Amino acid sequence: MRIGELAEKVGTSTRALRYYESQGLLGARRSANGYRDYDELDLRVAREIRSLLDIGFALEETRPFVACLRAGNAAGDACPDAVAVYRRKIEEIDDCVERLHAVRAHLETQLERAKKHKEKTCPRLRRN
Amino acid sequence: MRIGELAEKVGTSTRALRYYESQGLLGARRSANGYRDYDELDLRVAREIRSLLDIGFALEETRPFVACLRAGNAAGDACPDAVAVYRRKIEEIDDCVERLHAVRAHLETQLERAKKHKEKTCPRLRRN
DNA sequence: CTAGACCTTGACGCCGATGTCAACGCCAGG
DNA sequence: CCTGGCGTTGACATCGGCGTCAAGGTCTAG
Repeated sequence: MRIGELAEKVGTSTRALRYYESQGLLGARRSANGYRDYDELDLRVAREIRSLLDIGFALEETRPFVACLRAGNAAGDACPDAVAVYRRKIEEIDDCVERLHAVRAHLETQLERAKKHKEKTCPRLRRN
Repeated sequence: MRIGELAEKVGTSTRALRYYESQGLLGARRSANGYRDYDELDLRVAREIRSLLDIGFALEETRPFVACLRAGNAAGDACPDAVAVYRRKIEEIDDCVERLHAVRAHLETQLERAKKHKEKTCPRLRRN
């Protein structure tokens, strides 16, 4: 299938697909006329990339998943490298949530203060 | 005081301070030689900006706080506009945390799956 | 006088994942 | 043949918050 069709099936733009290719994530055979020609595996790869990106992964982080699919596995997360990325991501999320909670708590505090001293008092925050 | 001193006191760079000025957040009187000359209020404003940025606010979002200080208030969050930003931010944080939790849960699921079917099975995610 | 530490404005670089436009080739239908 | 809808590569634009370099002016100490 050609790039337009793939884009539609995957739910993204042709520009994005070409970008993935430029980053070495999506290979492409060429038809006689020079058009990119994708097969079912490419479709699965593209979908894997999109779903990971949608979740919040960086393009780079999808690489192990792509490699895993290309290696013949039925799922992109069937390989240890990919699983490792899952774990890293979970840690990142935990850290992020922790910081957000801290900030949230801080903001609540500020809200309280702002209410009480309806006009004055000069606090000061900080983090990071 | 001059920009270098202010930067040091606030804990940021002169570049950043000039940037805030370019965005209309930090006014500046000029000495005879053309150097920027800051007073105590500017110091407080700059600190307010920095602390909000450190917490995760966008520069634009600090505007109400700056205006509040400039209006003569002892605290940047003494005005309703600023407080509103606090509230918005808290909501944003809640949304963010919620999504992160969802993703986290999803990732845990994938991890389980990946363990069980040590090699095959093709799932598919999605969000956003 | 000169070095050097400060200041000035202006402008380009960065990061990530595309959007968008340009200028062109390929191919099918009327 | 021509139009229009696909494809191609290339390259610049976007967003935020600066970093960093360039090319100069200012002021102070030695």
